[in-house]
Amino acid sequence: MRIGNSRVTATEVARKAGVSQPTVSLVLSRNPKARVAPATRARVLKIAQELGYRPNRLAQGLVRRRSYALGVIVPGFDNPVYAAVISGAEKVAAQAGYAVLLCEAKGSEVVQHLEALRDRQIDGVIIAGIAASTLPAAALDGLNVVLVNQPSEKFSTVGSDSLKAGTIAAEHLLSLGHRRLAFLGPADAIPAFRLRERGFVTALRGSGVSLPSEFLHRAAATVAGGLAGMRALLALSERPTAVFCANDLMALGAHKACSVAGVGLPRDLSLLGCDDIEMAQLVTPELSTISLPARELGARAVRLLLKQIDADGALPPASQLLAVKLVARGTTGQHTPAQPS
Amino acid sequence: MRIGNSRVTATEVARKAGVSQPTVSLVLSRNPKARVAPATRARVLKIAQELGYRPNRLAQGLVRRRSYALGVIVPGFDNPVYAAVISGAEKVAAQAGYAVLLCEAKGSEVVQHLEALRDRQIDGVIIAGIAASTLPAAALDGLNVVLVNQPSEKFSTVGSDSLKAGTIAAEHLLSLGHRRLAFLGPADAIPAFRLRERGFVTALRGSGVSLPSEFLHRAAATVAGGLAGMRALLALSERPTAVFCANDLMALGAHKACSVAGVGLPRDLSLLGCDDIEMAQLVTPELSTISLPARELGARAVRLLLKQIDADGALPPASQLLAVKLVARGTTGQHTPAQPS
DNA sequence: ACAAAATGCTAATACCTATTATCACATAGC
DNA sequence: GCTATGTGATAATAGGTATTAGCATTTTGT
Repeated sequence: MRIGNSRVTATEVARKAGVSQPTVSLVLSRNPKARVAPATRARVLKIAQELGYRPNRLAQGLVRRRSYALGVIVPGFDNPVYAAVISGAEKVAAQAGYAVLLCEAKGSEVVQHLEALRDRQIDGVIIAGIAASTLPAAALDGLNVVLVNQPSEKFSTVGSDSLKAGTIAAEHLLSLGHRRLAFLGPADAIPAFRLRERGFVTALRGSGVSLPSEFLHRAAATVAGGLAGMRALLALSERPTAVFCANDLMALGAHKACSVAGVGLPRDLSLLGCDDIEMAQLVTPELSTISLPARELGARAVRLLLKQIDADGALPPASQLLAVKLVARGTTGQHTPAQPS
Repeated sequence: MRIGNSRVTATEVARKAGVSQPTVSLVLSRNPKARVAPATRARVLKIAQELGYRPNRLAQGLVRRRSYALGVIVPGFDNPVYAAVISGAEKVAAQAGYAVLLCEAKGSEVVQHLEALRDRQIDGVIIAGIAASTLPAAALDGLNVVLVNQPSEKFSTVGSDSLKAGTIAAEHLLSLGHRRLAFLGPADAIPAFRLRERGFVTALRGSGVSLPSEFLHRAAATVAGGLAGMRALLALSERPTAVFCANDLMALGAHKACSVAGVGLPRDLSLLGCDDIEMAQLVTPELSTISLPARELGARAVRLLLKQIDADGALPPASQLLAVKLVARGTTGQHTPAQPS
């Protein structure tokens, strides 16, 4: 029973049910310490049902000092990993009656978006792909925050084991006999990527393999960046025999660069990505990569955030680290020293 | 000057400035017919600035009967096209001070999400990838709505010219000499896809080329669906020489199926997609497709929606149709009748 | 039958801002 | 000096809900 945007209010329900507005509120809020006669309750519920009454969440938020809304901030949707995180987050949030306010922001825009979210009395915020350490402390002050895929002392985090991913990458390539390994990483200091890099480099060192500076190439964390990066690596007088990319987008760009340059994967070069996005299986040969549960990250981030909200921010920061796993497909293979032809 | 989540209110600003709360509101709302002495205005602005006062948007929304928030509903994030639409929408919305409430929903979930958005006093909603005609009329009643990529008499729409896309596809493939053409489309009645199909089929008929029923294959509008669909087409005793897919995801799946089956693109088969997602350029050979301005669709949808909101829903439904264009890459080529070997 | 306790509802109020009507005061007009 | 006009602020209120305190009524205990 709705005309245009105007909605039935609790007062109207009250009038038709012959009770007062607070009674309607008491009936519907199911407050255990509120005593309402069963007959009254039934009558109110019936009328509310008939009129299609639904509480105005703005009014509710105002008095409860809760908006039942979460902010989700990501640097961009071009990366399917963020799309998956958002998807997982939205699903859990919706089930819990929370709305997701989506923000796409990089650099200093993030601060403005956070302020805008505050204006909306947001209950908490999930930040993925943006280093919290680059934000002014005040920007997150007093906010319920869960960071995705970046370690933090100050905030709760949900992440995949990026360090381990780097280690796994190194071990995989080393075990295939490669000794001339390169890393293709982003220019920005995105925490997850830096950890993958560190894990990779550390594992190499541990095996006595050095990573010369020309084998550590930085570019944008995109397909284009991977393409340019691989092109640069291929231009070296002494090419690497294996390349680990900070993420799958870069790896796919690199894959393309190889294809264009006529470099055979994995015969001439082994290529390894990280993320396991759907597209990894579409190129030929299929991209070897390290899989991480992106949707699950989003889902868990929301669950953790809701827990914090319910505890009124009185909880110490918690952290969850999910396992990653190697998915060896077609772009990594045994290193076969060039035969003198 | 914020402690935890508690914020400075207009009343506090008023007290420190020695005025009443309404005065603060008048100063900040910049209402032209409100007369405030310059000195008072300056003082209030200064104090507000010092205290970092920002209006509570829930309270604002309650009294203004506006939430300054838009809903965006898409069937999933797995399709980069929706990601682009959302991205464009979010950007324009944010610039206008509107928040984007994101919902991922299919089928009957959509109705529930719409109700939840109403509870939040949403000012308008953008729906992409979901046929409005499948929704109960009441679900959208009295709501400001802009549909993306589906024609409608009742609601405003912003779309790419899907019918034309189908036509272009047919013309391109016909001009390459193909006469045995197939269409790979989704099982669901997603409007844009159906139009592409209709444009394609109509153009074929117009050229006197028939499309036998086994050349019209339906599957899920995903990579997996495209893969399965192409596999089925390849299993036919008489294969098509060219296949047009309803979207790029299906086309990429089909591409993969060809690669697996050893079918050479475009030598043995021409393959054409639609959308021009980034990944189209990553496979080898690169996917020929029909490009559409997905980000722009999202951006325009929001602009149109904001216009409607400002007009208080008193505007007749408007429609915008953006041009699409063929991007011939590597998967479409001249049909060369098989040589007797 | 009367005090005590429990029950069932409402009055009052808060949440925070926007807006209309109104009031006090100053200025102008003659 | 008195009315008419304008100015600049505030009082009152709305917007829709939640919540506490309190009131009226019934039930219980003896």
